[in-house]
Amino acid sequence: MKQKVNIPACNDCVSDMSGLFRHLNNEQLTRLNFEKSCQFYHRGDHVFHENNKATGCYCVNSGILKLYKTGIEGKEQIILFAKRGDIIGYRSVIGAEPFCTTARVHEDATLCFIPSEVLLQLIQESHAFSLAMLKLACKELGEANSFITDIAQKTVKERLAEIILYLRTSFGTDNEGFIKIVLTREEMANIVGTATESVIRQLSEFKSDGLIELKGRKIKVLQIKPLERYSNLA
Amino acid sequence: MKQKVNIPACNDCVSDMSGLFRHLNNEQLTRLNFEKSCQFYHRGDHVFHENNKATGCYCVNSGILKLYKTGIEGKEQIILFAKRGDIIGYRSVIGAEPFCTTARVHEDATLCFIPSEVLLQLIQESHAFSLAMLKLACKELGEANSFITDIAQKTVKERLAEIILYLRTSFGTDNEGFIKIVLTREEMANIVGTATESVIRQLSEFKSDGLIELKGRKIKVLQIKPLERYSNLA
DNA sequence: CGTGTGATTGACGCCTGTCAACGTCTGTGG
DNA sequence: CCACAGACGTTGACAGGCGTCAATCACACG
Repeated sequence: MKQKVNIPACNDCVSDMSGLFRHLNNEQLTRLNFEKSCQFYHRGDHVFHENNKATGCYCVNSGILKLYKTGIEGKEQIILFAKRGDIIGYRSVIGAEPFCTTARVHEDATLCFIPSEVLLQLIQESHAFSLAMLKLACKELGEANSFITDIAQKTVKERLAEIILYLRTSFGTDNEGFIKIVLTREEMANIVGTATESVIRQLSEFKSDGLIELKGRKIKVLQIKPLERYSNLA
Repeated sequence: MKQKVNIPACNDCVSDMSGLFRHLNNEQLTRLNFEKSCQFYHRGDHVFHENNKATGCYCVNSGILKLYKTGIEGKEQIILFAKRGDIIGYRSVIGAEPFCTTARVHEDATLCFIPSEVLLQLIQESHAFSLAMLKLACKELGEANSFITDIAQKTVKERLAEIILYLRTSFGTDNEGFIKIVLTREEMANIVGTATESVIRQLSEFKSDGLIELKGRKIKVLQIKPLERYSNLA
């Protein structure tokens, strides 16, 4: 499943990542590069499981990860998709708790594993780094609170419109205009917090209204404005 | 509305607060005590508004605050109730963003205001303090993620049962066994993310099942187990 | 070409939100 | 001390959104 790989650009990658690591000095960067380990993961691989001990955090060098919590009767609630530059699992490491989400590979990925001790030591040593982590956590917290309001107050249609636009800006579009992340209907339902069938019906409504185009699992947004109207107010 | 008050115990209070400030040294504590300002607020007072500039954060010395986001058509989504020892607004200060929630006084409160510069400087200076903030943010982030899963997957009944138990452990009970926070039905609805009438109906169902006792707005839990069963799995 | 996973579609009905009417309590002003 | 306004609680009626179940289709893979 997993295999060690050489990642030539690892040094660059690290300094690249979400700006987090550019707060480290050369010595620290060198140490980080030495201590971390990079692995290639295939789609479907588990990176970590909720309730397992958090032995470290992961940086996404390439590919996409899916983070979700397991809810009622095993139904996944997707918390986020992590892509190049994102760091995941740090929350549990810092809180010294077991992972509260499960991470699986959504698109073949290269990940760097940073052991807890290493991350914690860097936080200890580097003020700038720890401040950057703090900002990151605060940002995510704000987003989580917004999402709570959304999911509590909006209808499925509104949330779905919102998620489509979010995925579009977050992952971009290919040269044909399709959003560059491919999800099953069930996965979309598990983001929005609804049933698979509801997503399907809603998608085909958007389609017949000419707002989106569907090609298998790929989605192309044809009219942004109406979707924005749905997602914001209505 | 607001009035300056002397808070004799302010020094103690600070060192008390959620353990956050015990990471400061004496000089820093003295400075904090000098820079901060304490005020008394009456029920209903606004502490800050969402979208306003975050000029500082607040520590709750006594009383209860209500933090909420304004959603569709002005409907409040309550994010949390803050009580003695809690610190609020820090997220926006650290992220250098406007407040993303509104804070109002739910029970007459004494609050200490810490200006942004002061908070940020303490974070700069004290590693231990900034680490404690980081841990706090991570903890809240984990809770937010859990709540997302709940609200997305659970029914109103399940969520209400959960909230009742949460309020009970969070605010304790008086000598008659009633939960020591008094909420209107509408406020409960705005936590759970449902309509006022649904809360009322659900509460009376719990009541007729002998799980809770109602006395005006006060709630007493009679049988914990069944409520736990509702909230956890069912 | 069988098997399996995911996508669709339709039927059905419960959960919830909405609307409206009415009861209850409290604070205010006359 | 009473009357009244206003906020909140409660209840019933009703409809629509959404979840569930089941059958069928589409497509990829061994």
